[in-house]
Amino acid sequence: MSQKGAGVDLETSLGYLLKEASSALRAAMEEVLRPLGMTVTHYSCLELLAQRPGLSNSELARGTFVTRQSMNVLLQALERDGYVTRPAEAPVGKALPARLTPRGRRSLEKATVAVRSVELRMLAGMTETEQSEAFRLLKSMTHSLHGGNDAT
Amino acid sequence: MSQKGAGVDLETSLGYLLKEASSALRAAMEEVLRPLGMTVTHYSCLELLAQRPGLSNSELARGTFVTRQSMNVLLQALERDGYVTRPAEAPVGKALPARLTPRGRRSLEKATVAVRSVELRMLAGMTETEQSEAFRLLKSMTHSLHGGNDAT
DNA sequence: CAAGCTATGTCAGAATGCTGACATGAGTCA
DNA sequence: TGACTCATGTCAGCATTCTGACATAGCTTG
Repeated sequence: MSQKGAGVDLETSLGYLLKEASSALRAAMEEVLRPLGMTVTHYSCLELLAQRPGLSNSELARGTFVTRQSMNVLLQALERDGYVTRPAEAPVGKALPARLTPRGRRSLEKATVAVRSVELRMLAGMTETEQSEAFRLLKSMTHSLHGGNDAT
Repeated sequence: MSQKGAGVDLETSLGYLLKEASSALRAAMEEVLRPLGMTVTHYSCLELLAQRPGLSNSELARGTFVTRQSMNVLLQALERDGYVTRPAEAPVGKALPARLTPRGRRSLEKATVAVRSVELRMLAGMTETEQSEAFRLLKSMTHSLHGGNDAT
């Protein structure tokens, strides 16, 4: 129904396409993570922590694109369930460096395999050169949006 | 702080970059739409309706990447505030075709200008060719994620 | 024609994320 | 040293979106 007025302007908007691609990626990730009882933000937090041990709550929030308040409730849950640990006292300042527990690492391993399969599917049909080009173009868009006026 | 372990693997993940770009775009749109008292979903709904008059609630939901339940509450608010109209009875089936009111059209006009400026900023520094390439690559990613195995 | 399937609109409750606010620790500067 | 600014962790309340559920309309199929 209503397929009459197809292809107007949304079809030519990179912004719309970006949202569409991002939405598809998120949906695909949710699909493979659900059997593992894990959400996308949940996974993102663990992955970030695996690659950069000792990140603080605020840093994790920035890395996963949520507020530090949202990350805080997630971290408390992850800590309560034994996936991450944080010292009772801050070694410096107020920032509490978080680290994965062995349990968190095990849980992440399975999730990483699942998510990697999604990323591979997304890249299917793209040559190495095209992937590099996509990488470069996405970087350019992000940079231009972040207050930057000139892009490389 | 913790800038030590920079550039691990997240920096090479197209999925992460896609989320980063999408997040930056959304933030930029929120920033320019806030002075107009409009949210991103709000705007997306109006824009979609302007380009394809008569779309139903479910169709609008798919076009804006939210559930039809979420779109329903938004549509009811927009209808209550006089931005869109829907017939009391469905002309066919259960789908209620929605249309912009003059007020909705006026409201959209200002928003469109604001959003276009964001999109232009995002495309700054990209040549026509690069934009076409970004377009093609995003399409490929989305298509591959939607169950498709082969990409053009 | 009847049964089944799909899509739609809608209501209600739950989950998730965000804004506002406050106190604290560290660096800056006069 | 003291005032100022900034970043952080955290609590509370609010907003938005999602999941679950139900009734209905139209199409399909035997």
